Amino acid sequence: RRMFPSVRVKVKGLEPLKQYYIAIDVVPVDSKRYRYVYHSSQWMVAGNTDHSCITPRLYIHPDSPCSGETWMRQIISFDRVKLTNNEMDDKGHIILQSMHKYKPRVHVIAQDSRFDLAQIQSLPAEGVQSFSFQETEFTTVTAYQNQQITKLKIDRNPFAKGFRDPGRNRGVLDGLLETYPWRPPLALDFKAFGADSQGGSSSSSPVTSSGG
Amino acid sequence: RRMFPSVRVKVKGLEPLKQYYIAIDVVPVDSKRYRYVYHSSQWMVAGNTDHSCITPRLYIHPDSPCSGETWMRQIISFDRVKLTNNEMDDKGHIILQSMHKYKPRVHVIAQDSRFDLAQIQSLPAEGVQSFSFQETEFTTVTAYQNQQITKLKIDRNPFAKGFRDPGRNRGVLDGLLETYPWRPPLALDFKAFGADSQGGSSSSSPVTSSGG
DNA sequence: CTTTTAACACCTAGGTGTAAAATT
DNA sequence: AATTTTACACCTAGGTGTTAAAAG
Repeated sequence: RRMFPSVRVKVKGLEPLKQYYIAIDVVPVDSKRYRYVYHSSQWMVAGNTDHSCITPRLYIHPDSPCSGETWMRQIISFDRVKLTNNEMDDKGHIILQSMHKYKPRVHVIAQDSRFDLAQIQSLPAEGVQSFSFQETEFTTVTAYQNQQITKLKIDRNPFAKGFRDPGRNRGVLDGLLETYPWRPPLALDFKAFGADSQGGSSSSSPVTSSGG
Repeated sequence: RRMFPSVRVKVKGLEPLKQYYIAIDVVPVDSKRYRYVYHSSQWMVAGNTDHSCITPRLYIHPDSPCSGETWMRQIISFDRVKLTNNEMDDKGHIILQSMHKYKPRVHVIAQDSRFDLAQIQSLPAEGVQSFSFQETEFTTVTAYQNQQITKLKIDRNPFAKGFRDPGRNRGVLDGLLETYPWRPPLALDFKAFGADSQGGSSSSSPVTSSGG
């Protein structure tokens, strides 16, 4: 399924006339398996997993390749990224294990006529800058463990409109959403929902993120 | 609206490892305005138009750029091309005048690192091969003039399924479609619907066309 | 017991010809 | 009278959480 909320970034400092690919991948935060403890409302370590020798799949932004000028003029949204827990996936989706913690990385890749970047499967050795943001860390699930996540998804994702409170006056009745009976639902979780906050691997980062 | 049936081509003779853009545009067949004479079932000249000094818009195939190998391995479909009669269009659609004859052209453009082909608005001076096919000529309309065109669209376009004969057994009742009362409908006409026929500007053409 | 899968109703988003109204 | 525009019902295509069943 799609990642929601999606990763959205702004880029600065590119050469306006140069061509760039921009891509995203998702890497494990640790090698732990987690479980959600409902009565204490937190994720706790539930075991170890071996994440070694798996190269994460790269999702290339569909606007790629594009000039630095154009990239910098718009918000770059990865709202079509799809996640799956199927290790045999053949549709190019990003493969993750459920009940694990992950962090998206955004890569800015300078066009290099020596390589065929049209359908790169892995990152080039040079000409790449990578960024990630602590606030976009998330835990994967196949069924929501947390009512607040469900509420966030229903409120913010246009495709979940059918599950919003049927009351005509939005705002007045928002609180009622909390009274929905809890059931184990479906889809991958995505904890981050920061708004225009700053963070990541570089303190003078030309890339900033915001929740989609 | 979309062009339907769409132009679909196969390409041969490209360099497998070289990068190419493939694009389509639509050029006037003549400078005549036409009207449809219903009782004789044919288009007749109804006046003159000046097509000069308008550069046709280019639609770049969304898979561009792509290696010759990949282009040659698939059928190249232009089924997302959109036509409009709005001369002020700002969505990049191909602008045509209604009641005129046109012919699509397919362009194979070799990647050239000297130019930014990422969002070309016009054809480069070199490194371009162009092809067109007599059987893809069509006449633009805002309302269908010809029952057979309406039938073809309803039968072949999945989005027009709602207008197909409600009879459960397709095939047996096909003939009934002819009994629909004729009314002036909407959308741009597109005469060509050849199936795997050969033609075009070059007798040893590496590009062949088929109706979508 | 926990977690995953699959079918589903309900949405968004947008491509059809239709029919009536508006324009020329 | 001929042509174009607009609103619309009816589709395709696919993204939601829900739910019950299956799997572990």
